[in-house]
Amino acid sequence: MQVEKTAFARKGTMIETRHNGKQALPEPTLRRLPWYLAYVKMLDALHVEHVSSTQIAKKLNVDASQIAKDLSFLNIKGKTRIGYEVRSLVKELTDFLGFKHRHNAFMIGTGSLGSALMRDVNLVQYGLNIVAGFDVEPSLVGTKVGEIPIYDIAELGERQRALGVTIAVLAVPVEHAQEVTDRAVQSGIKAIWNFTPYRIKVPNGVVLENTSIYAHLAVMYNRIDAGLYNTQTH
Amino acid sequence: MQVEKTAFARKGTMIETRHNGKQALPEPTLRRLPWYLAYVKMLDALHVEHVSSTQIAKKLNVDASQIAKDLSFLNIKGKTRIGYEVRSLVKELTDFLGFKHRHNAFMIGTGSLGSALMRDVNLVQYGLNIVAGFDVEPSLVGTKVGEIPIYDIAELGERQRALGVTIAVLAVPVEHAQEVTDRAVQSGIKAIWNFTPYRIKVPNGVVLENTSIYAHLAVMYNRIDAGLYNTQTH
DNA sequence: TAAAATTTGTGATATTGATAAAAAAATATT
DNA sequence: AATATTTTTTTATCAATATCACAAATTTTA
Repeated sequence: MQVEKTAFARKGTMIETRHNGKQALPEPTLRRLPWYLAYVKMLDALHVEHVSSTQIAKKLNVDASQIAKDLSFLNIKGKTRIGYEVRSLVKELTDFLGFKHRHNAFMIGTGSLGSALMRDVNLVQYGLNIVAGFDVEPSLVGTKVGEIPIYDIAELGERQRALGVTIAVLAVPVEHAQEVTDRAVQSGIKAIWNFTPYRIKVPNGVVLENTSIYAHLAVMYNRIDAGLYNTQTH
Repeated sequence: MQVEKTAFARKGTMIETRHNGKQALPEPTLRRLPWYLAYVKMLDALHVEHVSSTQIAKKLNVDASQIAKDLSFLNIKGKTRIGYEVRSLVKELTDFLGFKHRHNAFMIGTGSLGSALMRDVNLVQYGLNIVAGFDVEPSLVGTKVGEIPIYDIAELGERQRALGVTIAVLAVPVEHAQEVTDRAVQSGIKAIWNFTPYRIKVPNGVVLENTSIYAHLAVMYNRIDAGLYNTQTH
């Protein structure tokens, strides 16, 4: 008899279980999950009930077995000759990706990009709720972006304590990225979503996610120049 | 005597030269270059003249030999015991990454995220110049975001022909991503910067760069939940 | 002048993830 | 009930890239 086996164990080793019980899954897999979610959400809206990995594969340009593998990490099983149940796929993915939760966050740097992101209502749909902005510029402090108030960055610590926010979105000029980060961490921030092109350093225990959209621009320019097409990765 | 040897030829094979003469360099390398640029720009502003790969490594959390390797792809040579010349590093990187060029672009979808990006003045600093926006929403057509006019999406083709713009930034709702893409391609667009979480398909000959910021959110949530820290990749 | 220290440049190795192919399971059809 | 078909699941192979270790070069210092 076989003990419940972890799907797709590599090289004979079990995939390790992290200390909170969640499986450690490859980052490329994690990055693909939102694509699947976006697609099956669409199907759900069209009242489609089942979808196979081969169907998804055809639409999204991802290998079918890759999709099956990815989903098996979440213990999502499909039925032979039927495929996956769209409804539960939406639910499980949304759940796993953390999009149904509400994560409160601070926006640090409310200039061009920062205020732009504060105006993006989609973020809240994906679980990110920006509750306050911070800046050094006196002309901005005291104003609002939409409904969101902007405070002086000197108040970061006390606002953190008052609101219990642990996520910060960083959109300051490159030259201040590191110092502002240090201050944020000192103020109790536990996760930083970095939109600057600068590679900030954070102490152990703080989550850092870099999203430098300008780097993506560089990749695009390079492909255009090179006459390289369709070599999409991300 | 040795013939001029390409740096870091792998497995004995020369790195192939692309038809425009540029070297084919690994995508991870290309993605790291903007980090180096951001850092050395800062140094340049501080009038630092030389910087070694070990110094950069310490600041950016990237392996020193990785940096040396990356830079050698661009034929940037350092001096032993001195390092690289900051000034020329800035110049060469900016040049190579295409940031000094002006690339005109259309914004398709001027809702929350789209208009947000149109307001981001940094984009032009990185070579992207959004000259017009397009939307289906009648209340938006005819208005402006900053200085940039918004047209009806039906005009996409004629505007393309009139302005010769070949890059489109896509920020429409997921469910319209594919149809809008098809229309854009048909209108003569040659490169698409996709901000939707949907994995659109483009015909061969069209460059596609996906930047789904929401996917990054998912990665961040996952790390927070898992108690995994500092496993930054991008 | 010579040795030491530091840094670049380069090759080898190991790891990781994608791809392709094969097997197994479950359902529908005859 | 048996067979065929579709789909998931598994295994094996391959390619890409990061990591590690070392050699060559050059400046600094004794």
